[in-house]
Amino acid sequence: MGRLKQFDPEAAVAAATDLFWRQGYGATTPADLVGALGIGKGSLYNTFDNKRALFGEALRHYGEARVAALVAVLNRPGPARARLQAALERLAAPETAHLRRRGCMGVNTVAELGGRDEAATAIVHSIFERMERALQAAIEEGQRNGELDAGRDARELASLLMTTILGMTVIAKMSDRTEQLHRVVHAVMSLI
Amino acid sequence: MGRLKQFDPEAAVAAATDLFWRQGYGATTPADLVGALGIGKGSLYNTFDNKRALFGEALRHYGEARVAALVAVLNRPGPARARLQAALERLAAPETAHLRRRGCMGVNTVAELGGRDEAATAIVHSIFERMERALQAAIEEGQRNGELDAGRDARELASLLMTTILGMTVIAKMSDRTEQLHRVVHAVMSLI
DNA sequence: CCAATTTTGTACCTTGAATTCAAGAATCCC
DNA sequence: GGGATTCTTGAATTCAAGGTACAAAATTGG
Repeated sequence: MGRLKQFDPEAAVAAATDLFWRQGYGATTPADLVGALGIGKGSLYNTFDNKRALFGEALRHYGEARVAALVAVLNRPGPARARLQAALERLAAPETAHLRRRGCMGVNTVAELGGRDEAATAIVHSIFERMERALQAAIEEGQRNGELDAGRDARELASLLMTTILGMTVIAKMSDRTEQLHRVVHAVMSLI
Repeated sequence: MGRLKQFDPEAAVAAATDLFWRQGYGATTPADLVGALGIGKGSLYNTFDNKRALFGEALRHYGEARVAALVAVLNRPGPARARLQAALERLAAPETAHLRRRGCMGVNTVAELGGRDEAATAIVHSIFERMERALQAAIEEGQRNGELDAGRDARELASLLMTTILGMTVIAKMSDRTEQLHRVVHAVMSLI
């Protein structure tokens, strides 16, 4: 059967995600990865075909975690409006402060690879789509129980919230201006 | 006095902007630049100190053009609300279709260099700030003449619109879904 | 026209990125 | 335990990025 792996591939993907998220695809070198994953180059290329393939797994890994986190917030008990607000507010919360300057790995990927790597773009697209659907579900729930104006198009509102979230991650990555983020959240929440 | 330059440095910066905008900083090589600017390496490094310096000029060039374009739309005659809508709608308009998949060079730069190149980040920051101020001015105008609810915080609304614009450029770069962009515009314009 | 000065393109250099490979080590099966 | 197999390690390889040096050519003031 041969020698068995001396490391956990899933943990390696998680570590790679961390690096790619912070540095982007192009700026992350195999040497960086070897250092962060704590394995040799041979193991790296033996387990993951190449840098691009590992990046794909990292991006997927990132997406699952982020979508799950958003869904978790949106599924908490309480009024739908508060849950939507919490989903936005999370982007400006103190507990995510250390992540803020990384921006969103999906946005980063689209910005860096958009138009040149359709596969990566497609992964990000599906991440954003799932997030938007989760937002829409919460909005529709709020409309059903009268918290939100049922006359509005839930899909439209979900698109707006998703767009707002994306814009907020850009602002967050640019400089840690928490107040500005809160201002955006307040603006949109007082409108819907 | 010696020989004078055989090319127009401003035109060269414009060409470099085009390249950097499409490919990003890291993915653009000196060879690419030499090809696009139509000059030799000697002239390139003689006129612009290095790749990073040229990128800085390109980013500035981009910012001036974009801010001016936004201000131009916002200063057109007619009701303030229509002008704000036009500013957003422009991002989904047919005449900007060929630019859409490039995304916003500011967003691209923040995504790629944010946290690693404070100077570049600062330039982008100032671009976005000027845009947001222009939006705020138009909003305040709309509030003064009764088109927009004067009870709302204009600064907050401007932040929201700016954030929406940033998010829209991300969506646009990901895939040319014009309808989704229109949906976002409609959503935000029907709320304010 | 001459000298000074600058441009220009090519050739060259250095560094590091991305990947491959050879040799050794661990594992299982018989 | 021997052999087949798969993993690990780190050195070797390849290639291009980013920039420098240089010599030839061109332009201007005097």
